[in-house]
Amino acid sequence: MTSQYWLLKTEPNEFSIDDLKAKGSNGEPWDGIRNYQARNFMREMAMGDTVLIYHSACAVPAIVGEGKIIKTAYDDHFALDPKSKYFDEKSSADKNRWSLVDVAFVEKWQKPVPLSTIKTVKALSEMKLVKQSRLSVSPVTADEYEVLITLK
DNA sequence: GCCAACGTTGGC
DNA sequence: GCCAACGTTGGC
Repeated sequence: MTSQYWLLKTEPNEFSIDDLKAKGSNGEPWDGIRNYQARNFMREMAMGDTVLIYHSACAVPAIVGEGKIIKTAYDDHFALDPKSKYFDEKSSADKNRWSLVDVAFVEKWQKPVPLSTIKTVKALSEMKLVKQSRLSVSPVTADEYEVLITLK
């Protein structure tokens, strides 16, 4: 199967694309996903899939660059750690509700593509980012990806 | 900081 | 299984 495309939201105050870059080839576990739809998309991700990194809850919400999947879905150990802010009392070692994938930095776009621009492009009007604004992990079609990289 | 959208929880 | 109450996300 050919590589797929996804969009991952992150708040730059918490973890920005520069933070991802600083992690280098080891990448970073994409933690804190506590939404079933988002989790299910993470479980579909394959090695080498491209992820678009999106900065949300900031001055200019925008797609700011690209990463890739370097480890497919595995149990989210943060859900089992009472000291973690992502602790989930309803998860246990043999019944963990949540998953993580590891993401590594690929490229920071020279020009971010703001949500305000995306909203004006007809070919991007069906993006989950636009239609389901609160979803933090979502699929991007190959066609949408091709359009997006012309805007960067 | 406001508020719309919407996912989750829990009583019944 | 319905639905009200509540909490969170995230654009503006």
